[in-house]
Amino acid sequence: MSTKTKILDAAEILFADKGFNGTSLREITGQAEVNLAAVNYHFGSKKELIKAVMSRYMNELSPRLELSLNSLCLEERQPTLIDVFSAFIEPLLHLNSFKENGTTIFLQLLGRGYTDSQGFLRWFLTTQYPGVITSFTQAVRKAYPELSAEEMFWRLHFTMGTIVFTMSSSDALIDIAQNDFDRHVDIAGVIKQVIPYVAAGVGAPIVR
Amino acid sequence: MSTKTKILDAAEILFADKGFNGTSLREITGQAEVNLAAVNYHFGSKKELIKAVMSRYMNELSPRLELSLNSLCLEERQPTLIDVFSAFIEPLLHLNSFKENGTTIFLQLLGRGYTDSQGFLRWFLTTQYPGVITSFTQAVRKAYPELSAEEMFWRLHFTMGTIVFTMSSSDALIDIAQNDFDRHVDIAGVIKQVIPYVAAGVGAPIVR
DNA sequence: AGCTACTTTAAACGTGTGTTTGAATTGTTA
DNA sequence: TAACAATTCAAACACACGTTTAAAGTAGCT
Repeated sequence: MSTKTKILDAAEILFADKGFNGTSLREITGQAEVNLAAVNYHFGSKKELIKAVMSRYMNELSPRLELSLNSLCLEERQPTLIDVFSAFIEPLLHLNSFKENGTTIFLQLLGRGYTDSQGFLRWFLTTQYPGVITSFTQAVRKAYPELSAEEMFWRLHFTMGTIVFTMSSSDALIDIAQNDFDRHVDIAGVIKQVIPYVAAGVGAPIVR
Repeated sequence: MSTKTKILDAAEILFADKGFNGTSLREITGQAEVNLAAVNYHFGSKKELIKAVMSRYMNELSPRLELSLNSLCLEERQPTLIDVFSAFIEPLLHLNSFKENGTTIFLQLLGRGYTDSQGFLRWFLTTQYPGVITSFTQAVRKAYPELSAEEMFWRLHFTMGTIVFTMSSSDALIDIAQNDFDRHVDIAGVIKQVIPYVAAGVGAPIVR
């Protein structure tokens, strides 16, 4: 396996677990069993490494996600919000066949990126992958056309928060749930729980 | 004003803005115009300072919040979930008279605490202020008794995520909203938007 | 083999971090 | 005023960080 790949593989797990700021290059190169200087040689800087880690997942996810969301808009009938959010399931879970625990890792990375590093990752994602966002908002608009642009703006950010926050601490939450309720829980189970929640939230009656 | 207070005042703003890991003691003491060593002298360590910052707010908030939630449980009639979440409004906005922008600062701190520092703040809050959590779950149970303990567990964490994530980036979101929709938005406005969302989310039909 | 380009390596650099130290200063009590 | 405790202060400590450097090693090609 190439040094570049070894670094990416080690970095994504550590980043997901301890955040971008909380992970040092020495930890990453130690885990990857490569020399410390390899990161700066292959990626230029830590910031560029972070981008590379995120891009590897986004390039895998975004085409499938856009396809899935756009197909909703092409259908004749009006989709429900459950349909819209369910469109995320297959593309997200596909990351598991792309990489072991890929879904969890990616969602945790997303959570880290939105709170670490003063939102530079938000800028990176919205500018580098704008197609996903427009596909998503169009699907929501078709499912709930009464929602004004401003209300949609807020509700989509609330949804982002729900997903991202839940997933960034999903390991801890799954542990608690397994102990308290004595049954197996995995990331797919969490996704199935969260969909009715966010669908109902976005579909809440309009306040006036 | 005492050195201790000057440190707390400077620290909470910097912590809210840049996170706990992202803020150095030198920034804090510089802003507070006190000597660097004062933090370790008065608080012992940076970790203890973080606890002190959070405690100052929690001690102001938690009695009012518990009172507000418990009064719902004492009423005869069954509260709606809107009632339950609206019970947060007055105690939260009261932080603004306790301190300038207190509501925003506190909610941002809460958001930081849940993602920074690998969840030690989650442990701190749940062990030091368990009354708030039990009052809250009892109120939700009264409003929606059909919800199983497990479903409630997940939905309350989703709600926590919605609130905490939204507020930790509320400054950026409010800026975007003001530009895009050309109208004034403040923290009270965001709270009014988020309540129907989380109420509908928690109140979503049960999946089987 | 010899040349070239790429990659790896150990070591150091400069900077920033939380914390500690011991002397100087201030405040309090007798 | 004298003695004592509490606080402030500048300086240093030990360590971890991201990055850079220059030498050593490796591969492919003529």
